[in-house]
Amino acid sequence: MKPYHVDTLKHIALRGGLKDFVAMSSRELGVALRVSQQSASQRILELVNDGLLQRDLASRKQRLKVSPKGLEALQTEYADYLRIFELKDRLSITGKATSGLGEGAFYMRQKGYKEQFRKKLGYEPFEGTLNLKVGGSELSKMIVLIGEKGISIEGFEAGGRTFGGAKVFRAGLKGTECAVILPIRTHHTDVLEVISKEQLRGKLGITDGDAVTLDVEL
Amino acid sequence: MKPYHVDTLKHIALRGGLKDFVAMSSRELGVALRVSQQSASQRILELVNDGLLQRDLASRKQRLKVSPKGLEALQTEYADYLRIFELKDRLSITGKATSGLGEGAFYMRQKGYKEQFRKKLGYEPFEGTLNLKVGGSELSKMIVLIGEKGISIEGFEAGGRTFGGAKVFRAGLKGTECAVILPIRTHHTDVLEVISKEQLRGKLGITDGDAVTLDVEL
DNA sequence: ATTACTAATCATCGAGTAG
DNA sequence: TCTACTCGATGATTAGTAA
Repeated sequence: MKPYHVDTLKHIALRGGLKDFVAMSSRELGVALRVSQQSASQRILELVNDGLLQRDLASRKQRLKVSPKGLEALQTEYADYLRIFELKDRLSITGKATSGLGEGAFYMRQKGYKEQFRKKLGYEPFEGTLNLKVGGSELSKMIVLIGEKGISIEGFEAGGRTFGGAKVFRAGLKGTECAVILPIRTHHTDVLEVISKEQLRGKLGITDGDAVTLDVEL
Repeated sequence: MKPYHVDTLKHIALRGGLKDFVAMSSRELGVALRVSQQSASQRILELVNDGLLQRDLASRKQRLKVSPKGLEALQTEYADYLRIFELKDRLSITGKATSGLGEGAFYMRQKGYKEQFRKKLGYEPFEGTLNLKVGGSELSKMIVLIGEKGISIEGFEAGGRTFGGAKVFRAGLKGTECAVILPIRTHHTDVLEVISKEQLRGKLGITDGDAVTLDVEL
């Protein structure tokens, strides 16, 4: 991903190209980017080819829209600036409680993980996770989190299956101690898995769809 | 300002180059930027030449620090992403109350401004401004504000002197209606001038050094 | 190990222009 | 008007190497 491609996407996003197709001639884009119409046209072609930009060439003036992949690129860039300017020792992320697929509980039952949690967090978590679906501008904060170190949880093998490594961050949720767990090497996901000594849903009366703010320690 | 120069500065900032000199060889920088050691070296030279980067070449490994001008460039970039991802119809900016030089009052006394305020804001402001000094990460929000349209205040001539144009934004401060006034074409300033029907300092008991949060309408 | 020069290579750019 | 091609000029990158 070349810097000038990010820059090009950024200018399209600034004109509203994140939410909708926006009419934007290659000349206009060129003016915004301080390059010629020809260069702007070429950049558009490259971005479309790389799947970062969608184009509707039906009407006289082309219409552009940042693709999901392009959005990811912009969010990643934004996350860098959040890291530079906003990173403190705490990070609060808001998400909506969702019932996961129950797979979280399966992992939490594994001895290999359980023992590490006891050693590294000081308690054995409840067998089940609270999933928070993160959306909108909060997603960039999540990308920041993904880029942080955290407390390392090693992968292991058990029953002929390999369980991947992960990292956890201590966190607080409405005053209750908990932790976020992220698979190592996850890139763009929008779900946060929260674990705790107790069952969070029950204790705090959280039901699906509730907006919950998590306060993560870094 | 070329995109790859911003990108280079960004990576230096990510390694802590905003606050202090940070040891960083041209090879390391090259790896981070995915370019050769030679290119990284060249980029550093160009950034130093343009006054965006400071360098300490005393010890074996060079040490780099983003200059104030470089910081401005990064803030401007960050402001673009804030615009993309965070811009709603309101923007809250926190600053420290400072006693200005009294020049604000001089401008507020001018008929040419007064009449426009009455017409466009619906009241004639108190002759005096509350200055808020904005620092740290709040500065980027201010750059966002500078980039917004606002309500236009025309420039005029009076007494053989020209008074420049400005723009105002309606705002709220601790529940009291007020407005921010910005000279048109101002670029990087860290002081917000707040006007109101009443004297804000007195009414709200604000004294110099108080942290005050302004809620600006866009 | 550094930084950074020179020279050759390669990518990007813009002028001209076609469709 | 618009998009986008070719192609020569420009500018960025790298390999080799010096200091």
